[in-house]
Amino acid sequence: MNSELNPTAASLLGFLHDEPMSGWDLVARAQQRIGEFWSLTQSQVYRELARMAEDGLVEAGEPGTRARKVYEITDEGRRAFADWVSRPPREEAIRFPLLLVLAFGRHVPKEMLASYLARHRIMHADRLAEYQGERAAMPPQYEEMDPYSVATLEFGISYEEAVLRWFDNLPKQMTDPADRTG
Amino acid sequence: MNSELNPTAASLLGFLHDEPMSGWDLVARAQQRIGEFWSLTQSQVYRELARMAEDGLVEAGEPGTRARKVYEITDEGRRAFADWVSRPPREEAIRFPLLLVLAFGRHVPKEMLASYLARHRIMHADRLAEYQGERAAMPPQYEEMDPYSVATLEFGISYEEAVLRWFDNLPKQMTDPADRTG
DNA sequence: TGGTACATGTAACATGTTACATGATTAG
DNA sequence: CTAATCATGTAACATGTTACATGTACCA
Repeated sequence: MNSELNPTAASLLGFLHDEPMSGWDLVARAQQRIGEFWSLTQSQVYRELARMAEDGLVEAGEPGTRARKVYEITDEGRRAFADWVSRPPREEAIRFPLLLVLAFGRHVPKEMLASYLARHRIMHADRLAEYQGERAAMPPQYEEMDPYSVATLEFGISYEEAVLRWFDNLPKQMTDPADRTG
Repeated sequence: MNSELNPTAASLLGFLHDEPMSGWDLVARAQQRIGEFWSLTQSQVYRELARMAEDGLVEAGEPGTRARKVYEITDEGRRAFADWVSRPPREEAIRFPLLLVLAFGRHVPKEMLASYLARHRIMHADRLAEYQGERAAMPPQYEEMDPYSVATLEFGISYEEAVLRWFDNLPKQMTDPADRTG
């Protein structure tokens, strides 16, 4: 019953502090607001919501149109969230398959590795541009209104900048194996 | 039988390209060489080794001292590794609980959040120092010998530098909530 | 002889992923 | 009327985590 909340469930409760939402809404909001550093899938969200409803942390309101179930956080849910918050967060976990391949680069065809690097570099450049766009779109008073969203977005920007710089400093033989100039 | 390798299993095969090793050795080596961007636990390693042995991707040699089982990669294992390598790597997944708490900072006691930030900043500073130490300890010719290890280590350095810079640019109210100067 | 590091593994469980099933509503 | 989007959910499976059980070898 009073089992500890996992971070995914906790984040759902976090969003429900603002307003009641459906599972669908929560997926969308989570992907937009925390997707950068915390991924979750639809089926996870429905599973956690069902569990939390059982445990009394959320309550489904009247089913709306389209069997839409809007969940509301309960007092017990707020308590559970506060408990979760009061436990020091763990270190981050990064799982970066590209780096795994790179680490074993000796056993990987050079052209293949180069193509992976090129592809991922583009994805990161795109992401950086996206974050910078979001940052630029924020009204100036936003910084005081919600400094936390600004801070997490800025993490994304710092991170993507670092990744791009790293890509650009890789030895040329890795990114351009065919090139024999220099 | 010919089910696709997961990245964790693939990395074990990667290490076994160099020399036969026991599960214990593999855990240690993985933590040292890829732990920065790919985490794995002991029990996972033993499970994957057992599975791969069943599938003929590795073979246990004579049990040595202390029931030590040394696994060797087979030709089929090399093939499986090559197949894994030939599938384009996915995007990275970052799971950063501190940022999750920060994202919901509005619902977190300020002092608590500040203490989390302080603690994590230290951990990242330590990690950066560690990576820089490793980098400095590399002999100059290493870069040509094994540019891949250098590249992954440099990823770690870039990443930690970015994280530290981000910490240091956070608004002072977040990191120093008691401070009312300025 | 006692503690630490080595070494393998199982069990139980939690979480994450993928695929699928079902159907309502809306916009064109 | 039809395609896209909204919406909820289950099933099956893969992976990751934690805790525990068992015992050996080395070193002080």
